Formats: sequence, structure tokens, C-alpha cells
Amino acid sequence: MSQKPFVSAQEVAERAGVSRSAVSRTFTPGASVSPETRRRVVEAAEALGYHVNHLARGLMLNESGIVCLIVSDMGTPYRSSLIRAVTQQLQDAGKIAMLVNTDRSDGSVDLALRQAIRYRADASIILSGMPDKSITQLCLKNGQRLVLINRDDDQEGPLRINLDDAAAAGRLVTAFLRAGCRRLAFANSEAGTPSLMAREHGFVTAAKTMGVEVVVERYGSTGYESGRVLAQRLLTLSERPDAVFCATDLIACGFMDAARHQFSISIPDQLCVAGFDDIEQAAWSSYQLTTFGQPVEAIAREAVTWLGRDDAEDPSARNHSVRLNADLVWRSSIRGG
Amino acid sequence: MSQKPFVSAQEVAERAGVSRSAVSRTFTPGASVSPETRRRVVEAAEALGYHVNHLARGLMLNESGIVCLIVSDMGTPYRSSLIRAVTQQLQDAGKIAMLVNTDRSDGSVDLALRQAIRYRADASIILSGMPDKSITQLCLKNGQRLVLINRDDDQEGPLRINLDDAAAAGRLVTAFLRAGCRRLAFANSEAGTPSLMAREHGFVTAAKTMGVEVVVERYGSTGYESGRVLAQRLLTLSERPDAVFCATDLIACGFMDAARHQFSISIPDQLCVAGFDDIEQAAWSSYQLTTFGQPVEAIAREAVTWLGRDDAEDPSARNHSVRLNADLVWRSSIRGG
DNA sequence: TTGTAAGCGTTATCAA
DNA sequence: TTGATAACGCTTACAA
Repeated sequence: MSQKPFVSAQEVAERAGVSRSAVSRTFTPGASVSPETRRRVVEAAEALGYHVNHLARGLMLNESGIVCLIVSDMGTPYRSSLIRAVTQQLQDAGKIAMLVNTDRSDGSVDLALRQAIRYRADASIILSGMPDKSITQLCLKNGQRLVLINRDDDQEGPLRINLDDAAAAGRLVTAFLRAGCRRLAFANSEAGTPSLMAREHGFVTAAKTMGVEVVVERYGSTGYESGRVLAQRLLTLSERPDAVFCATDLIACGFMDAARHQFSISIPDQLCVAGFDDIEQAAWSSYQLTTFGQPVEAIAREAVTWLGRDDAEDPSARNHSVRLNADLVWRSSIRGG
Repeated sequence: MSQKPFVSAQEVAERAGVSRSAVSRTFTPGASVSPETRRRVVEAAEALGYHVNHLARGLMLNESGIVCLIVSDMGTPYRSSLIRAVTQQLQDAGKIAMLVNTDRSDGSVDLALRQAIRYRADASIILSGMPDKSITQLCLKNGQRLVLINRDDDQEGPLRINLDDAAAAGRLVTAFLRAGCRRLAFANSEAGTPSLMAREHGFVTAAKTMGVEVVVERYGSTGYESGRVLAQRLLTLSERPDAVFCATDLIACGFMDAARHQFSISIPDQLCVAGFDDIEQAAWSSYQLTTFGQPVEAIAREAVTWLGRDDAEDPSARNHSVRLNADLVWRSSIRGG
């Protein structure tokens, strides 16, 4: 069994008493084969446990059916939920996901990516906010279609799926003001990815429009610990903020925990807090965080349907950009509502 | 470019002025090729952007380098951290991960798995607790090596990686008793996977040995919401527990939140809580949960190194079982420590 | 050390 | 509708 565990179309053909092309046609959608032949082939295939070899198939068709998911921080709630959604929808579309972790930045990223290229993935979906241009170039150069999620890239070719980060952030200013807040703050990471910066910029300019200044603080990654540090900095200001918009939910959770447990601040009475992503934890009763929901299912759907379109018959598909809305999920970390 | 984006060994050979076998040998570890030839080949390959086609290579060698990760609930903190660890280590070992989501149980699991089989994955790693025997059979029958994580399966062939769930759970009884707790409870999910049941059983029997009864309650999935429901049930008992061991950290978080916010119970003063997995949230200051750490890196290492071993030269590798320790991570959800 | 040639399991083309 | 045949890009005897 370790010697030859796999059944080939040849063997199926022999058992069914037909040619191997008949077998191939049976498993090729839209090929012409008589009901009788098909029946016999299917029967033989079933009995032998035959599975079409996609390695060989991909070689022939120059189309592997493999889609490469390039992602950093995949242990993170938002990232992992996006991976889940995309993987599921790819499966539903008859494709399969390959996973490439880009956590380490020391060239091993490049190595892993080349590894994926060797498998002739039809496409790559870049879920990470990593602003590394060489990655996208490498994918494109190898004939892969490319989907960039939350990356404000203006290159030609890839599908770009973005959120209305800035607009969403702007809407939040109104909510804060309506709650009676006057001293607004923005707690950001230093990562500087386009979507993070768009949230900051959208928030700050909208506030300015309404005649309110915003204190902006940036620190570290987009995780929980950064939120704690940012709280240290913002909550010790002489003019302490009464409303803070955190660039991610994880930052918001860290911020809230520090505010409550270290500064004994009551939320939302003394401080209103909002986040972004709507991770599962945002709904936990310790946080009840008002936040913007990432439409992960919609993002996945856009990506997968675009990949399903044949770019030969649809030239517009070669260069496409989609903007989705992040809806505000109201919970009790902001007064009123 | 959309026509023929990939460079073949043939083209590299022509440019380097050698035969295509020379090219192949250059990229085959341990093949004999002169330094001069190698240099010219590498140079040409570099210039052309050549990448060995692993589809074709896998076809020849009957070894794809693909490892299939079969997993449900991959958006969950513990699952996603395990996926991250395994994916990274596979990359380091020169292999690549394929991701199969088994969330939907309605035959689409089977479909997705067959999809993976078609790619002739060398191995499958089952990360999910899904006790579906047909899946393991299907993998084995198709000549894949198999790794079962946290599945108490006694089949021959696969590598089985398990934790000392029962022993760990037993140790916790001592900790609870030392904290002065007398009314012990176990909050479990209804999922009934081997590791969950081992935790329950280990806890209950260890307590019995020490002359203490345990109230066991089971409900729903292994998630946060189940914890809330379990809290409703256990904290309304006439003899209210003063210590509860939750089968997973997510259950523990839900339990703690309900205990505090609905029952105004102070932790750890009035109630000691412990969990299992050591997810990131367990360290958050709202929880500070004492819990057992899943050794995800060690699990991943065991799996990947086993896959790297050639089973032909190491017959014992065909049937191997590993038991790892879950270490108790002390935080402040239990008195003392 | 090198090149030639066969074969891996497919699908597409083309007669029959 | 069917079967033979030629690719696809690779590795590996085998011969030079």
C-alpha cells in the first residue's frame, strides 16, 4: 500500500472496459460521453476508489485550482475569522486554500512564497496588512491573479477589496459628540497599514470639521498589549480624553482593561470607547464594545467570485476595485445609542 | 503574460546551453553536477525567474510536499494558534499546508477532503476534535500519513499526539483544595471529544480520591456562550460551587463574565475558576485565568518531525503515539498560588 | 559529469 | 460518442 496507493484512470478504464479517455471525459464537466459508458466508468471508479490526480490535471490545464492565502498574525481573532470565511468559500467553489505564514520577516517569507509559486497557485490572496511590495510583484510576475484585502495599492491587475475606513471613522465622531464627549482621542498602532491610517485620518478630519481637536497616540502592534500602553499614555494627560477610538478591537480591549483596572475609570460613564473589527471578544460582557464590523463573509465572497470569473472573457476583471461598508455595531461602551 | 507566464526547465537549459536534465539535477539535492554547469544553470534560472514546477515534480516522485490541515472552528483562539504553529513549522521543513475547513457537517466535509486527496497530499493532520472515523479511514486508504491531535484513537498507522488531560485535571483538585474550596464543579461542553471527557474524568476521579464530590454540568459547544449558560445552571444551585474547572478557556471566560456581571460574584474570593488551553484572552486583565497551557509549538514540532521521517527506513514511525504535558499557568483566578 | 529517452497521470485534438 | 496520440514539466535510469 505504501508502494502504490493511488488508482489511475488507466486502471479504471481497464476495469470498465473502455479507453482511458472515456474515463477522463466522465470526470470532465461538459464532456460528451454516453450514459452507459458513464455508468460503467463511475461504477469502476467507485469500486477502485479512484480520485482524479489534480497534480497531473493542473499540469495539463495550466490551472491548479490552488489559491494561496498569504497572511501574518493568523492567530489573531480578526485574521483567523477571515481565513475561515475565505477557506470555506474557496471550498464551495471547488478550489482549495494553501496557507503561507508571513510572521517572520527575515527572508523566510520570500522562501515560503516561492514554495507556493512552485505549486503554480492560480491566485494569491494577501490578507495581511504587510505593505511589502515585492510580494505582490512576485505573485503577479508568476502569472497569478492577485487579491489585496485592506491594502490601498494602486497597482494595475489585482483585485483590491477595501473598507470605507475613513468614512466609517468619520461617522463615529457624531456618535461621540451626541454622547456628550468633547475631548476625543485616537489610539493607533505604529504598524501604519493603509486601513489603520485611513481610520485615523477619517476620524481626525471629521472631528476637525466639527470643530473638535483629536489627540492621537501611536504605539506598537495592533494587539491587546498596545492598548494597555496607549491607555497609560492617554489617560495620564492633564486634559484626559472622555472618548477614545481604538484602531482595532484588540487595542480597545487592552485600553478598556487598563482604564478600568488601573485607572478605575467607568465605561461608558466617564469614558466612551469604540473599536474596529467586531471580533468575537467585542461582544463579551466584559467589553460590550461598540465597534465597526468587518464584513468578512462579503470580503470572502468578493474575492472568490472574482477569482471564479474567467479573465479572458471579462477583460474588466483584470483590474477591479471594491469598496465595502463597515457597519457600526452598537453596544454599551458609548453612552446613549 | 497570461498565456505563458511560467518558465520551464527547457528554457533554462537553452539559455544556459546545457541539457534539461542538467537543469533538473541542479535543483535536485544530492545530484551530481559540475560547479561550472551549476553556475550557468543557476544564473539562467535567476535571469528567467524559473521556479521548479512542484505539480510535475510531485507527479514524478509520487510525493507532493503538501500537507493537509483538517480543522473545524478555525476562527477559535486555540485552533488558530495551532494552525499558525503547524503552518510555520511545515514551511520551515520545506513543506506546505493546505487548509480544509470542516465546519459544515453535511457531506461538504467529505467533499473538501476528497478535494485534498486529489492533490495527493503526503499527509493529513487532523486538528479538529471531530470524532468522525470515516475521515481518518479515507486519508489512510489514500496512502496519506496521518497525524491525530487530541484524538484518543487507537487505530494503527497514524501518529497520535495527546495531552495528559486527565493527569493535569487531577492536579487541579489539589490546587482548589489548597485554596480552601470544598464544593467543586466541572463545566463541560456537550461536544464529548476525548480530551474534554478526559479532563472531566480526571478531575472527578481525582476529587473522589480525596473524598470530594464534583458537580458536573454539560452544555453546548466549547465556546463563550456555553460558559454563560453553564454559569446560570451551576451558580443557581442551592449548594453553590466555590470552585469550577471549565473544560476550555472560552467556557471559563463566559463563566467568569456571567458570575461577575449577573451574579455579582467576586473571583477568586467567592469563586475560584480554572480553564484549559491558555488562549491569549486568559492573560487579559479582565480574566487573569489560571489555566493549562496547550503546548502548541511542541505539538507542531512532533507532527512535522514525524512527517519528515522516512517511514521506509524507520518502521516504528508507522505507528507512534506521543503524550505531552499541559503545564498549569498560574494567574489570579484561584486564591493562593 | 553529461545528454538521451522513457514515463508519471492528466486533458485536448483529431479521426473514426 | 469513442479511442489513439500528443502534449504538460518534471526526474531518473542508462549510455556516452
